[in-house]
Amino acid sequence: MRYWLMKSEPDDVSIDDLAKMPKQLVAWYGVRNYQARNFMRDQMSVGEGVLFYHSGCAIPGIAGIARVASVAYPDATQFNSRSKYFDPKATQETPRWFNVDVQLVKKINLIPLSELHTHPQLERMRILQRGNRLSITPVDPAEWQFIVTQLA
DNA sequence: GCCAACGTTGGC
DNA sequence: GCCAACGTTGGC
Repeated sequence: MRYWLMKSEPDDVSIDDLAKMPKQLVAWYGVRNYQARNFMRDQMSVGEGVLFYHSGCAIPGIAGIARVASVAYPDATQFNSRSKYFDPKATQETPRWFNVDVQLVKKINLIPLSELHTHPQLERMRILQRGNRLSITPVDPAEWQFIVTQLA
């Protein structure tokens, strides 16, 4: 059982958008970084825990708890020439980008990034290291436990 | 809007 | 395979 933190820009898909989706489920499309892709494609299993993180907004932070709801499959946007995620080098036969589905478990009161920084238990989190830009990162089980039971 | 950090591209 | 140039991310 692994745990993950996945960033989304709320202007694109917010926690409230997710709550309104059918089955409260969304395809995690648009990842165009190989490391993040590999996490989804090679390591994620259905049922694993996800911290749904809001980035690129006024108050970045953890906005909800979710779960991995599918194994990885080809990201449909890579084939769509009108999508900003279109990749001319990808083909149906050899897709380059993959995504899983993510399903809401529960919305929580936002845990701002500024608060995460105050907890020594979390000081090693990938998201808190300077220069971190990866949109999907593994979360240590102890960190997950602390966040879900003490902060959420 | 700024800027540091980092990933990708492409010429050589 | 190196590395400069460029593009993107994301907090502030």
